[in-house]
Amino acid sequence: MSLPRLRRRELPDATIARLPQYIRCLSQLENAGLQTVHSADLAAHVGVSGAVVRRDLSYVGSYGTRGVGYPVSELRDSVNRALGLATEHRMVVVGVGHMGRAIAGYTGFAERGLRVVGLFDVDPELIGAKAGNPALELLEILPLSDLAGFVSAHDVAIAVIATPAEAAQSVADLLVGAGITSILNLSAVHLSVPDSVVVRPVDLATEIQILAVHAAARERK
Amino acid sequence: MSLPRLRRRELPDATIARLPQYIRCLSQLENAGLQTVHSADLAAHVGVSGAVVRRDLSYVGSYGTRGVGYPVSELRDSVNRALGLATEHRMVVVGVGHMGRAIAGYTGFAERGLRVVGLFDVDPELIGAKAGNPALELLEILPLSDLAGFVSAHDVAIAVIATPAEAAQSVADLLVGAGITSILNLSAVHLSVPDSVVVRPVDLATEIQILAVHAAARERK
DNA sequence: AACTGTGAAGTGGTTCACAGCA
DNA sequence: TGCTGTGAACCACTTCACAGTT
Repeated sequence: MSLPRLRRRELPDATIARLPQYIRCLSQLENAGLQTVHSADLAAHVGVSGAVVRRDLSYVGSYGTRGVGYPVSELRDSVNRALGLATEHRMVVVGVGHMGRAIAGYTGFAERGLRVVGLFDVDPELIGAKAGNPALELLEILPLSDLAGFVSAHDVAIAVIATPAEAAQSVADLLVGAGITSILNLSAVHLSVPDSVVVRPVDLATEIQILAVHAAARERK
Repeated sequence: MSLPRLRRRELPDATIARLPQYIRCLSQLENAGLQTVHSADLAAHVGVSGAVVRRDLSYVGSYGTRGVGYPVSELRDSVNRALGLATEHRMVVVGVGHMGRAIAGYTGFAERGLRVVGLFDVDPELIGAKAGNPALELLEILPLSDLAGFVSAHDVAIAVIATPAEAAQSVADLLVGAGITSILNLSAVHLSVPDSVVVRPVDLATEIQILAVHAAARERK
C-alpha cells in the first residue's frame, strides 16, 4: 500500500474553476442536513460528468468512501483548503467604467476569499467619488499616481485592468512596477509583461464572436 | 499535388479568438502602407508563436508565399471572410446592471460584425430608460415580457445573460423558448439548456480565483 | 451492490522541426 | 537564403471503463 502522493499539488485551471461550484452545492446540501453526496449529484449541479468530479476531488486529496459517497462537510472543508480560502486575497481595479464598477460592486467575492481594496482611474471627474460593494465600505476612486504606493502599502498581488484598450499596456507597466504579480486583463489587447507576472485575458467581445461564428456555421449547414 | 482540403472548415475556438487580433494588426499595417507581413510579426503583436499564426492562417485557407510572407490586404479580407464579418449578428442583453451596460455600451462590436439590438430587465425603475452605445442610437430598456416577441421579430440568435445568479436559469429558459441558439452566460451558475443551444460561461470571479490560487502557490514555494 | 479512484485512451490545441518553394 | 505549411510529437484536460473497497 503506497502513501497518497504528496508531490506536486498543482490544481489544473479547469479544476480550480469548478471547485467553487462544488462548494456552493455542498453548502446547500449541508444546510439541508445531508451527510453524504455522490459524485453524480455534484456533477449534475455543475453540468459535468461524474468522472470529472471524481478526478477533481482526487486532486484536492479528499477521499470518499467506495460504495457510499463523499462526506459533505469534510469535503467542503477540504475544497476550501485546496482553494486557500482561509487567506483573503486583496485586489485593485484600474478603470472605473461600467466594467470596473461591475467588479467593484460584485457581492460574491467574499465567499471566494477575494476582496477589492482599491479603485483607480485617470478621469478627474471620477477621482474622489465612491464606488464599490454597498454591503462593505464604499471605496474612494484614486488617481493612477497613487497606484504604486497603494499596492505596496496594502500588499496587493492581484489587479484587474478594466480600461480602454489604449491605456491597458501602460497601466500594466505601472502595475508590474508596483509589484503586482497577477493581472486580469479585460481590455481587448495583448499585454507584454515579464515572465514572473501572470496575465489572464478575458475579452467579452471575443467570447461573443466565438458564439457568432459557430452560429453562422450551424445556419450554413 | 493534392488540392487544398475542402472538407471540414471548422475553426478551433482558440483560432477564432485570435483572428480579430490579426485583423486589427493587419489594418494598422495596411494604413502604414505595408504590403507583406511575416507570421513572426503578427505573432509578436498577439503574443503567440509564429507556428500558431501559421496554423491559424492555414485554417482560413489564405496562403502566403514561402520566403516572403503574407500579402497584407488579401490576408485581411480572407480573415474577415473566415469570421463571417460580412453579415451582422444581432444580440440582446438581459440584465442591465453594470455588466449589462458595459456590454450595451461597448464600441468595439461593430468592427466584429456584432450589434446589440435589445436590452431587457425586470426592474420597473429601469424599464423605459435608455442605455447603450452613444455612438449609435440609444436603446430603450424593455420588460422581460417583451423578450420572446422581440427575439422572433428581429431574428436574434445570440443573447447575453448579465443577471444575478438567481434569475439566470429562468432567463435562459425564456431565451431558449424564444428561439435563441447561443448564450453568453455571465452569471456564476451553470445553465441547463437543450443540446441545440450553445452556452459559453464567463465568470470573472472564477478567473480571478484562478489567479489567486496560482499566486498563493507561488508564494508558498 | 454501489460508488470511488485511476490507468489508459481520446480530444483539442500547441510546439517542434523540417521539407518545400520563391 | 528566408519564410511558409504541415506532419509528428507533445501537453492538458476529458472520457472511458473497470478494478478496488465498503
